[in-house]
Amino acid sequence: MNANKGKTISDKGLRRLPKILSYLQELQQYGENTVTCTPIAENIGCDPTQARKDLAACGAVGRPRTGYDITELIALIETFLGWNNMSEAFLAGAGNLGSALLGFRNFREQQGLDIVCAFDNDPAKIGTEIYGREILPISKLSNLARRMHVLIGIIAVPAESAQGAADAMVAGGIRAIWNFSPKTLEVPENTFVEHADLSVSLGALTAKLNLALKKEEVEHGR
Amino acid sequence: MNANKGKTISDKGLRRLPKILSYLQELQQYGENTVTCTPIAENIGCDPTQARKDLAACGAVGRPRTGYDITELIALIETFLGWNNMSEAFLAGAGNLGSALLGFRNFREQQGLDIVCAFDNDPAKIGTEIYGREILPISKLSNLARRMHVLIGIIAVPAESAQGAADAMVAGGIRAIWNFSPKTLEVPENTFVEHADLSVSLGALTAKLNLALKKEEVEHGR
DNA sequence: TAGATTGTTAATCGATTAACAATC
DNA sequence: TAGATTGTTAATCGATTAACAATC
Repeated sequence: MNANKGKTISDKGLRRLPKILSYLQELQQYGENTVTCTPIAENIGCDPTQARKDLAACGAVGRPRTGYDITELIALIETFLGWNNMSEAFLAGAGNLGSALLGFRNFREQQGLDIVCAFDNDPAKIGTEIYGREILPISKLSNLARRMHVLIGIIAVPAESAQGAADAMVAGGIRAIWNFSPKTLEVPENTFVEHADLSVSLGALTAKLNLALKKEEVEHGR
Repeated sequence: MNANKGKTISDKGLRRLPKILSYLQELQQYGENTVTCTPIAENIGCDPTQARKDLAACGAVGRPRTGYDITELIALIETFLGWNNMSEAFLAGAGNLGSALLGFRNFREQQGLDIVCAFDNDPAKIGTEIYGREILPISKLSNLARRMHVLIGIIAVPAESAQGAADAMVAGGIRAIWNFSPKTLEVPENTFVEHADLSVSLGALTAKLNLALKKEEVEHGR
């Protein structure tokens, strides 16, 4: 019944799957039907064995000499990620980033994520519409989430409001929070938080550049 | 001369630093002067020894019983991340996300990142202004980057244009690319790429939620 | 002085990679 | 059949955690 009994995947492995998926979709557009682990691994930058294990965790079964069926693989990964059936999500914070998130049609089409309501505390924003969604006061978030059985919340408010927004989401029964604020959130054990703070990602990049430039400065001249 | 000779830090450690920094700034706002590793580790969700090593990599020196001086720590981390002096960056792609990035004042103030030019291929956008920056054609990116000695590039174009934008950046001498497209980029060895594709982050979240919901379904009756 | 916390070395743990038999 | 690639077990590697002496 369960195709991938016993197979596990690490958090890092989980993050390879969307990249693999993106590559598979590209291959499919070029008319390819099957793929082996080597080109996948090359494209996403990992070891072929690694890719094979990630695919196995999704329940994929390949054939020696031939590899994997691309269409099947895409379906398996999408199912594993929960992207093949639509999930409704609430958004807290309708600033720059929040508005941009509301504007993405991709989330609906690719990841099956439908941002159905947006919330903000700014009276100037409440009642206005952004990309067709009316902005509601955050005080209404909990009740609405519970009534609509929404399980995914997106936090795009400033640091000082982030924990409050998270509390409202948890109170409303939301179980997964995509956190774009720099604040580390405190949530109950059964709630997942993905900290997508852009400054974390930028910091990793600028630190590497910074270290490399300093090293080069020392090597060449001076 | 070099305070942290011999100390190294992993990529994961690098990503803890911005979170630690954010926590330290919060503490500073509350008027705290010193901090030990335990509350830092608790806040960002790691082991205290881990936090201590991360701080050591930045050149921090603490005092037994007292901990670390917060102001000093903030300065050290900012220096390590390269956030204490302004860096100029180019942006490719002025769509939803690109526009939002242009609108953040935070990048300038907090991370010292100044997006000085934005580029796009859409004739309807070229020549218009977004948050005070004129949109230029991508064909001009390379030459301008070289002339202005810009080292950081941000890619917020669709997947199919991402590699082209990266090539233009590399040709212009850009050494660090913050890639928001789903495409895995091919760049020379001396160029850093930070793949900040939102779908990777979302996938990790939805997969966990998905697995947990399935597990609960099995456990509690059905 | 006593005790908490740093700094660092050693032990553990988990993820990545290598090896290899199974198989199409 | 021969050979490439899967699937899986074993070895390696690196990061995390534990232990403990140094010190303020």
